[in-house]
Formats: sequence, structure tokens, C-alpha cells
Amino acid sequence: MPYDLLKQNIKRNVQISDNDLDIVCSYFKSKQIKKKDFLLRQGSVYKYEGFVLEGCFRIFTIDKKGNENVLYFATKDWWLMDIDSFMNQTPSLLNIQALEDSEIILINKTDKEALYTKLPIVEKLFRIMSQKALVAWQRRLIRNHTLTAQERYNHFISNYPEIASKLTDRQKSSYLGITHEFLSKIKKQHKLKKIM
Amino acid sequence: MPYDLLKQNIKRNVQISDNDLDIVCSYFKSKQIKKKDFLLRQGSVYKYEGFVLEGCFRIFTIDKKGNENVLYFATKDWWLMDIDSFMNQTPSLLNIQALEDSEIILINKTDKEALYTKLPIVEKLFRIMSQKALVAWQRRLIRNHTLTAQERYNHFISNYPEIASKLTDRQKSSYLGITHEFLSKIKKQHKLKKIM
DNA sequence: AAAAAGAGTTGAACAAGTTCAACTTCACAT
DNA sequence: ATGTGAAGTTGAACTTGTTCAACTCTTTTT
Repeated sequence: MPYDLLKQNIKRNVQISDNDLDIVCSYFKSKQIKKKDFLLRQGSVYKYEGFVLEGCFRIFTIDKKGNENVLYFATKDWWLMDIDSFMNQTPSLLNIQALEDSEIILINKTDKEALYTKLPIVEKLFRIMSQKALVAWQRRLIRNHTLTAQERYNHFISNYPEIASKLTDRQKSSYLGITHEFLSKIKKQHKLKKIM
Repeated sequence: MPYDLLKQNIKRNVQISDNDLDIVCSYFKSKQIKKKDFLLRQGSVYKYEGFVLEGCFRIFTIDKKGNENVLYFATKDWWLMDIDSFMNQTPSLLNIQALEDSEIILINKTDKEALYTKLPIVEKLFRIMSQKALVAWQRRLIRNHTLTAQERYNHFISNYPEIASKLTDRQKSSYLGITHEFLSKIKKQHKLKKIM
């Protein structure tokens, strides 16, 4: 049952019949992605919305100075969407890159629109998912305003240990909005505190 | 037609019949709020979702150190929602306060659920609105990571001049995630640059 | 197995933003 | 009209985080 993970994920958000679940699943197609390959590159249009079955992705932008800025990571059981580009079919500001060999399932825009029409419950599903995501983004912004880099680092590794364990320090620092040099110093401080 | 503003707002997001629009509007009740009064206080449960007809609100948290942290402002034609508290009917982390005498229209949770069931288009409406909001939050986080306080200030006042004009510098600084003293210094720098 | 590239660490000098305290200016309630 | 409190300004000392360069340690590529 390769789609079991997707089904469980959906059931956590809406009440849906097994039959409808099967219909939803039938719209998705599986895809393997090799480590370091891109699912999407800045400037091109995002044609698929995805759900990660296995592996790990980073979603990031590159600013004018050439710095990479990670918006978020997506591992097993996470949705991969570039809402802006997907919804409006405009060039994306984001890159989506696999950090390890990964497997995802994809749905394209036309099929998704069809699915919304065929099964109104899907509309509700994405409404609820989007609202939950919105809350998460708001909380992250508050953390960025109120916590120090040290505190944000601690929050990240204790709240997302599975993801953190797959990442290099450079990737973590990019997500936290600090330089990798400073993250290194934070970790040293942390160790010193433990010893004392 | 006091609900014209709401109707126009909705029509910008979904195609909807005038009849359905009237039904949607009939679920909202108007409320006047005096300057400095709270629509919601941290710790209480948010029972209504609102749409601003006139005036201005600030949505903010107070952290452990006692600092106020503005998440966003809402003026005329903006939605006022504390999604987390409203969706799950749990105590809110947010405060919503009127910055001037204001008028909003409200819908309560039970009625909103009823509306979702009665008119599936409303489900689509809020799905689309949430997704658009999500994009805006992601972009704001990127700006926070990549821009200096100076640049964020410039971005804010040039992108939201109407809102900015209603705010004190303290409120702006709280939204930008800096101290009001530093904002004052930024403005001075800015003026000096203009002169030279 | 060697070479090359990427990842982490460290230090010194620097820049960005904060804190605190003192002062000025403005709004508005009485 | 006046007093009071909130809003804005400024400076000095401070903290947090950056930059750049040098070095080490792994990984990956060949």
C-alpha cells in the first residue's frame, strides 16, 4: 500500500470515506528523485503539488547577494507546495531540491481542479491544511522576532529532531536565518554551558 | 449597502452568484468597536471571525519579557482571524485591539460551519484566501531573513502607505521586529541620506 | 588511493540592533 | 488653559550576529 501514508495524512484532517480516499489517491503519480536533483528551480513554473513518501527536500530562495535562504524542509509525510506558483502558474521564487534520494507523489493543476469539483471534501481538506500551515508560519515569525538565534536553534532541534538529524549545520543555519559560522559558535557555547 | 465591501472582497477570490453572496452576508453581524478596545485578549477563546468595514486593528502577542509583538495590522477590507483559536476553540495567543473607532462584521463558528455545508463555494473561498495569506507570510519571513531593518521599513511604508499613515512609530517598529529607538535612528539616517 | 570539493571550527575586526537613561514634543483629559 | 502621560529623539555602552580568512576534517569524485 504505497498510498497508506497519504491516506493517513488526509484522515488526520478530514472525515472521508475509503472510497473517496481511493479516488483522491488515483490522481497522484509517483516519482523518484535523486539526491541533489531539483523538483523546481527559481524562475520556472511549478506544475505539480507533491506529498513526500520517503526522503527529504529543502525549499529555498536565492537572494540578490547570492545567499541561499531555506524556507522550510519537507520529509516523509509532508506536503510540498509552492502555492503561489502552482495557483497562479507564474514563475516561482523558490527552489525545491532533494537532500537525499527521495520518493514523492504528484498531482498536476488540471487534475487538482478536477478533484476539487468532483469531491468537495478535497476543498475542505486543503482549506484546513492551509489554515493549519498559516498558524505555523505566524508562530515561526513570532519566534523570529522574540527569540535569540540560540533559542531558535534549540526550538528547532527539539521540535523537529528527525528532520534536524538529516541536515548539515549549513542547512540548519540557513533555515534559522543566521550564518553557519555563528551556528558553530552557538553550539560551542551550548557545550561549554553543559560542562560548567 | 453596508456589505458591498465584503461582497467585492469575496468576488475577487471566487466566482459566486449574487444570491449566494446575499446568503453569505446574512450570516454576518455588525459591531462597533471603540478606539483602544479589545476584540480579543490573549488567553481567551476567539469566537468570531471578522471582516473590517472601517477603522484599524492591531493583532499582537505579549511575550515573557512583556514585549508587545505585532503580527499584522488590519484595516478596511481586511479579514480578522485568529485561525488557531477560532478553528480549535482553544485559548488564543493573540490580542486584537482597535487602533481607532472601528466597525467590523462578525460570523461565529457554528454559523460558519453551517455556511460551509450550505454553500461549498465558501469552502473554496476560504481555501483560496488561506493559500494567498500563506504566500504572504512566507514572503514576509524571507524578507525578515534577507533584508535589513532599514529595507524592511522602506518596504512596509511603500507597500502599505494607507496603513502606515495610521500607525505610530512604536507600532511600526513592533511589526518590523525592532525597537522603536532603532526605528527612530533609521529614519534619521534616511533623512541624512536624502540631504546629501 | 589521490585529489578536490564541501562541511565544520575558530579568531579578529566589524556592523547591526538593543538597552537604558535623559530629554523634547505632542495629544488629550480635566 | 494646563498638567499628565504617551510618543519620539538622541547618545553611550553594550550584545548579538556578520564577515573574512585560515585551518581542519569529511565526503565525494575520479
